[in-house]
Amino acid sequence: MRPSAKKIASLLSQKGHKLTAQRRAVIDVVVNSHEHLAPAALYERVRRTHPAIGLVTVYRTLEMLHELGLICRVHRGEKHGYTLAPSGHHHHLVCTECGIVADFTDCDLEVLQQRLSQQTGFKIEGHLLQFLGYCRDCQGGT
Amino acid sequence: MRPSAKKIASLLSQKGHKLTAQRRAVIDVVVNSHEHLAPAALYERVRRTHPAIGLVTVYRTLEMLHELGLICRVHRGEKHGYTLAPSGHHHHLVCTECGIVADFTDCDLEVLQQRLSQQTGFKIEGHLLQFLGYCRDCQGGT
DNA sequence: TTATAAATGAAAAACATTTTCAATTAAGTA
DNA sequence: TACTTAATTGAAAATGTTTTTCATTTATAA
Repeated sequence: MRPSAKKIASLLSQKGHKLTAQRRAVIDVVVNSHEHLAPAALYERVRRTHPAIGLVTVYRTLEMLHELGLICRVHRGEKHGYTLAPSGHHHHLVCTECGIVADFTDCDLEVLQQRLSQQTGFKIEGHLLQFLGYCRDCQGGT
Repeated sequence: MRPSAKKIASLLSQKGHKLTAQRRAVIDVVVNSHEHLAPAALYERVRRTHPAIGLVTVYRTLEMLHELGLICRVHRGEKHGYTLAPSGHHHHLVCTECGIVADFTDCDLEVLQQRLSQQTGFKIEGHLLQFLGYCRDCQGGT
């Protein structure tokens, strides 16, 4: 389930962070974007409604949201960006054309993980899973 | 199967690239490292045997090896690096402590991929899968 | 209100990566 | 073996991204 801007704001508050106009603006952009956005791209969007904001603040806000698990990092070739995190364990399906992100939750990697753990002796703590492709709208032309 | 330095060198040759001492040195380091290495770290190692090499050359060589599919990129938190690519489809199990990489080939994601494709309308072209944890040697200490 | 710690933005610093360009060199050819 | 030439190299500069610093501003609790 995608959290709302209100929900995220109240979580920040609960954790003892101040609710500034800049943070609200960053949260709004993240919530209203279905693509994942690099800090610089997000900054440009936030500036439309909040021209005085600094890029530094965008970085700091993203870092904070990331630490709280409210946004997550998406990989797209050598580039990466952030997107809203739905609650709970999930993964992403990313359109390499437009950057839109679809979430899914059931990855069923436990069996594989257990076997790898036995075979290699690794103590596995987590995994990174992401599918890349073209969304419905980007399949047609160049 | 991990390719040898000789194999990689001959592949470069076949593709019309020149076999310079610098490229051989970079290839040697990659082949002899079981961890994944960031360009800067790789540069430091190459300099031990080849002090005059430039960082730029390391970047260029890595880019070339990556394009030819001979090395691949590994993610470790916000950092990343390169490691030798075994032949064929494979994935990595990465130790977040020492950076060592174990390969595995059977990911069995076809079923999941097919279902996601149907549910979302995405045309899926590939996936990114990686496990993170602690290798046998790094499980004990701090 | 007021006090105060947290947050902000500009500028500088720190890194990582790419581009430019003149000099060097691998590898094919005579 | 000696040439020729296009590919390659390394230094420096340029570019881009992220972090740090610090004086000023501001959200929030008393």
